Amino acid sequence: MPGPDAVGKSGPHHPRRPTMVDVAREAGVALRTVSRVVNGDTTVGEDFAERVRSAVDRLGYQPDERARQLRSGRTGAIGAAVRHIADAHPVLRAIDETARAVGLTVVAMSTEDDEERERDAVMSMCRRRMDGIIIEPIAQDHHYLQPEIDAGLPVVAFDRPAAGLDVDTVLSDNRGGIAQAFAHLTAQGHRRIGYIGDDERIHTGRERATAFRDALSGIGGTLDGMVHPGPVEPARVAAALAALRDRPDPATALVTGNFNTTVAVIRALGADFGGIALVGFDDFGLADLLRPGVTVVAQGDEEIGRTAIELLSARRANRARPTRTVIVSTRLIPRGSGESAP
Amino acid sequence: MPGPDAVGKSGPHHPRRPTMVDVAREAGVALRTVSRVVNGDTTVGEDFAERVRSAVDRLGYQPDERARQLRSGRTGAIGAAVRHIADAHPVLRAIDETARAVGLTVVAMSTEDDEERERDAVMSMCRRRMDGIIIEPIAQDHHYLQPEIDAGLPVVAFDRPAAGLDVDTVLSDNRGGIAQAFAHLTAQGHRRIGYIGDDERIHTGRERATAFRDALSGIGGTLDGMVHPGPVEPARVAAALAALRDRPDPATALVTGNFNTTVAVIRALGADFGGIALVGFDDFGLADLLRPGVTVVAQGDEEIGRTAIELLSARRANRARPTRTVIVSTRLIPRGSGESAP
DNA sequence: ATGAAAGCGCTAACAA
DNA sequence: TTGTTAGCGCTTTCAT
Repeated sequence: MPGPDAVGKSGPHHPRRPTMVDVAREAGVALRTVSRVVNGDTTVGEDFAERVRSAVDRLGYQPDERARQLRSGRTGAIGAAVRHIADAHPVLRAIDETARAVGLTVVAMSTEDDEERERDAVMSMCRRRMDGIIIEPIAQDHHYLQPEIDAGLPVVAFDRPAAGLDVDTVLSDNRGGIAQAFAHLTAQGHRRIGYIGDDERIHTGRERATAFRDALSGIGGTLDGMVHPGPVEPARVAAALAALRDRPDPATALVTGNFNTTVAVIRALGADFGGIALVGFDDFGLADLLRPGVTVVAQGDEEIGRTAIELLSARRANRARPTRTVIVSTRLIPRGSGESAP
Repeated sequence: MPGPDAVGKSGPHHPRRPTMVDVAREAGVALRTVSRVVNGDTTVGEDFAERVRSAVDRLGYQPDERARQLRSGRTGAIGAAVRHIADAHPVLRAIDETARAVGLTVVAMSTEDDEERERDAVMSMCRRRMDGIIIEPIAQDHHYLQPEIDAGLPVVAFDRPAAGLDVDTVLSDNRGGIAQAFAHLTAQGHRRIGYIGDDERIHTGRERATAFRDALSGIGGTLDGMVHPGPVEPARVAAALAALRDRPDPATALVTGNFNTTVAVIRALGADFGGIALVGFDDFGLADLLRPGVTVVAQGDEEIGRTAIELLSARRANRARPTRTVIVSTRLIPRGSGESAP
C-alpha cells in the first residue's frame, strides 16, 4: 500500500537524494533532532540518537554541504590558486597537509601562468565563499581582489608579491640564494661566472638577476655580457650560453635562475656539462641522477607552504592585524656540477 | 539620514557581503531582475540592465555560488580524487583542460595512497553534490560508493578498476605495453630479460608481471628467478636487481614496471646502468637527460584524461547505459638505454 | 532533552 | 518585460 510519496522511485532517473526531512520522518523524530545527531551534538538521548543513526544508514543519507554552508556562513575550505596544478608542486603538498592538520579542506585550481585564468580561478573561489585564498600570483595587477579583501577575505600570496595589493606574503630568500650559489662557485676558485635566468619583468627573475649583479661586482668582476635574464625558451637560453662561452675570457661557471633554465642549459651543454661548473636555482627530482649530479639552491617549499597556512589562520583570527611578509631561507645542495675548479 | 539598516557598517569586522537584495534595492529594481542580469538573461531592458550592472559594480557584488547551486540543483563541478595532487600528474592536466573546454570546473583532492583518505575525499565530494567523480582508485573495496551511484552519481575510474564497483573505467594497455618493451629487447638480441615491478596486490603490478611472464615463456625462457614483483622500496629493488645479476646466466636486459622502480633501479645500477639494457614502464620528465637516455613505455595520459571526461559526460546524459571500459594503448620511446645488444 | 518556525541567498514558477 | 512568491536543505533562534 504505497503512501503518497512512494511514487518517488519511479525509475533509474535521479531517485532524489534523501534529505534531513526524509531521515526525520523515517526515524519518527523532529528535523532538529536529526541535525543534532548528524552534527555530533551530545544533548540527544541515546535512544533517539540510535533511531536517527539507523535511519541515516537505511536511507544512505549524506548531508548537503552547500545548504549547511549557506545557512551557517562557514565554509571550512580554502582555495589555492597555483601556477600548474598538474606539475610537481612541493609547496602545494605542504599547504594541503598543513591545512588538513587544522581541519581545513584545500581546493586547488590552476592558473597556467595566465592572468585571465588566475582571475577566473580566484573569483570562482570567492563565489564559493572560501574562508581564505592562497595565491601564487601571476597577474601584474591584483586590484580586482581589493573589494574581496575589503569584504573580509583573508588572502596570502607566496613565491611572488601580489602586485598592487597589501596582503600577507611568503617569499623565498632569492637574494640570499643567489649569494649562496655565487659564494660556492668563488670558493672553488671561479671568477668568471655567468648568469642565465628568468625575465626581469617577473619578480623572482628581477630579484635574482639583481642579486647576481651585486655579487659579481662585489668581487670586482665585469658585468658586461655576463648576466642574461630573458624568456625561458631553449633558443634564447642556448644563445645566452653561447655568448658566455664564445668570448676571449669565457665563463668557467654558471648560475641558472630557475628550474626550466637549468634544464635548458643542461640540454644545450651536453655530456659532462661541457666542463663548465653549474649551480641551479630550484631543486628538482632527479638532480642526483644526472651526470654530474646537479648542485642546486633549494627553496624551503615545506616551510613556505606551512607559513602560508599560518599567515592565513592568523588573519582569520584577526582581520585587522598589519600584513606581514615572511622570507624563507634557501639551502645549497652540492651534488657535483658546482664543485669543479676552473 | 541613515535608514533602518545603515548600522551595518559598524566596523572593519565582516562588513557583510552584499546580496542580490542589496543590489536590487541599490538599483531600484526587483530581485528577479537582478538575477536575470547576473545570469545573462537577455529579456531585460537595456536601461534596467545598465542600472543593475552599475549597482553590482558599486557594491562589489559577487553571487553566492552555494545558494545558486542549492536552489538550481546544478553544481557545474566534478571531483577528481587522484593519488598525489602535488606530484606531476599528466592525466589530471588532461582532465582539467578537457573539463574546462566543456564548461565544467574540476576540484581535485589527494588520496595519498591511503584508503581512508580516498573515502574522505570522495565522500566530501558527494556532500558537495559534485556532478560527477573521477577516481584513481586505491581502496581494495569501493562498496561505500554504491549508494551514491544508486542515487545517480556518475563515477569514472582510471588507471585501475574500482574493486567491487561496476563503473565506467579507463585503463592503460598494461599487457600490450609490457609486450612492446619485451619485443623491443628481444629485437636487440636479448634472451635473458628480468622484470622488477610493483606488488601484485596492486592491479597494474599484477597485470604487468603476468604479461611479462607470458612474454618470457613465449620465447621459451625460464621464469625461475627472473620476475620480481614486490613493494617499491630501494632496498627491495636493489635486492631483486642483485638476484638478477648474480647468477650463472645473468640477465642482460631489464624491464621495470613503473616510474619509481625505474628510478630505484637506475640509482642502484650507477654509471652507464652497469651495461645492462633497460626499458621502463611510464615516461618521466628528464628521461632524455640521463646517460644513457631512458627508453620507456609511455602511457597515453592525455587520452586517458580526455576519455575519463567523455565517459563521465556520456553517463551524465544517460545514467542507464551499460558501463564501459576503455583501454588506452601505450607507446615505446627509444632513448638509448634499451637499444644496446647483450 | 526535544520540537516548531524562521531564514541563509538564490532560482523557478507564475503573475501582471 | 518586470515583479511576487515559494522553496532548495540546512542551522539557528526560541519555545516547550
